[in-house]
Amino acid sequence: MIDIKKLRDEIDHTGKILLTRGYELNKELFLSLDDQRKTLQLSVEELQSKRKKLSNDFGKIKSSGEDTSSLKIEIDTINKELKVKDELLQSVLISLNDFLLDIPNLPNDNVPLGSDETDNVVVKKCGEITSKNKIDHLEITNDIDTDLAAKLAGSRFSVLKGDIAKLQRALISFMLETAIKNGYQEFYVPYMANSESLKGTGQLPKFEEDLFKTTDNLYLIPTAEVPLTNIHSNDVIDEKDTPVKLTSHTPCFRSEAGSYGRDTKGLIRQHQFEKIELVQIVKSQNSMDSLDDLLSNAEEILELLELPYQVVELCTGDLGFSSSKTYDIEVWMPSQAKYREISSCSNFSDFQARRANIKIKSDDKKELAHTINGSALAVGRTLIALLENNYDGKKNINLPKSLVPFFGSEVVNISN
RNA sequence: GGAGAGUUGGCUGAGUGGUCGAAAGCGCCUCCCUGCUAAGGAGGUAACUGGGUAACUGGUUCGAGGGUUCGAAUCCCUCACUCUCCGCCA
Repeated sequence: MIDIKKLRDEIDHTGKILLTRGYELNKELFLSLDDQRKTLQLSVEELQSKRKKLSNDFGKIKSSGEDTSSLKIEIDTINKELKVKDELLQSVLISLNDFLLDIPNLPNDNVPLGSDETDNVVVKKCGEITSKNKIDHLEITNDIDTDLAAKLAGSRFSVLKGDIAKLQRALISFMLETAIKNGYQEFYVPYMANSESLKGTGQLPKFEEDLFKTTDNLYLIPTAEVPLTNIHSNDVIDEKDTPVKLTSHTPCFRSEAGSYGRDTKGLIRQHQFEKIELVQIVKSQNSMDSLDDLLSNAEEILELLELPYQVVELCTGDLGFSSSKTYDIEVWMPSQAKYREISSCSNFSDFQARRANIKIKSDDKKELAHTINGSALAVGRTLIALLENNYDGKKNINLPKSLVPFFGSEVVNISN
């Protein structure tokens, strides 16, 4: 949620900024709602104040045994008017809140302008593309079985077998250990979240169709960002405890509504995938440094895995709803001969903190925190990048040496 | 699944219809006393939010939502969560 005061005071400027990311601010609607709010609120509060005084008088008069009937009539009149105005006020407040919840975050000043992903900026390329492999992971091994998964659950799921399943487990351990080494505290969290939590991080109310909802009104988490960030919802964090650095491995569940026909083959786009998430909660003045820090933590995984990748800065038009600045990390996928997203690292400024009510206290001053998160990394995509980049054309996948201790061997048996 | 007890300020905890945003204690802050420390004394100390340049001044909040009432922390209903006992279970 953006700052309503800023919206009020700098509405034209804010509208312009929002337009750079493709959001058309309905200025008239906002000004009219806010104006109604002000008028109604003043009048409701005045009536409440009057009633409070008169009700006090009522008590005194009654205890002295005198007649209260005329006073009651007066209070009844106030209550009638109050009821009408308060109901109006509540409905205006709801509309105003809905309006605010729908507005995306403001892009940071230095985010490149652009309308869609073609305007994103490649910041750097790292690692050398050496693989001559052309075939994709499904052809490399039969141990990624999407047919079997279809029998068990449906499309966009997968079953991993044998060494491939073990490799995924090794990647998870490796990534978590790297995060811990970098100062993140590991968490095991619920894989379902309530609507409050999802509202806090910005998935609700606008993107409900992207989520799986359970029969008792919980949602399967689309990312560990949701539980990790909300660990500190409604908290006031002491400055000396910042930066707060959290990590968790979780499965992630996404309905992929609206992505029919995209990446239908293989592990790229699944309803369920494993991810290690990094979250930082920091003071506002440090947040861009923290984003760089978190980005480097994610890049480190790719470096240790010796996978070629590039870092892309998203332009204003391609930013996610809650983000003020995002770097995507894209790994080289030989079978597609292009870079594919494997991590997205974002600074949400105070957008999530305002929704989730996360504050930081320093010298008696309390201010909204800034939240930063990113994947380090999406495990399924890392797995296939590893398979495709390291496939020797015969039957072996040679592992980078940093992964060997976690996998327990240098070669993955792909069994076909 | 069954039975019961709870949820009040930073913390402990009192309050069962008005003078209660709320006793008392702890903690914290300021001052006094003191060579220092300890002890002691005096005072202060909730959050959120509206209006106002400000001084200031309103409102809301006692788990959440609804109801009764002129008036609700207090009475009634619904829900969430916590704890205890029994059962069951990884």
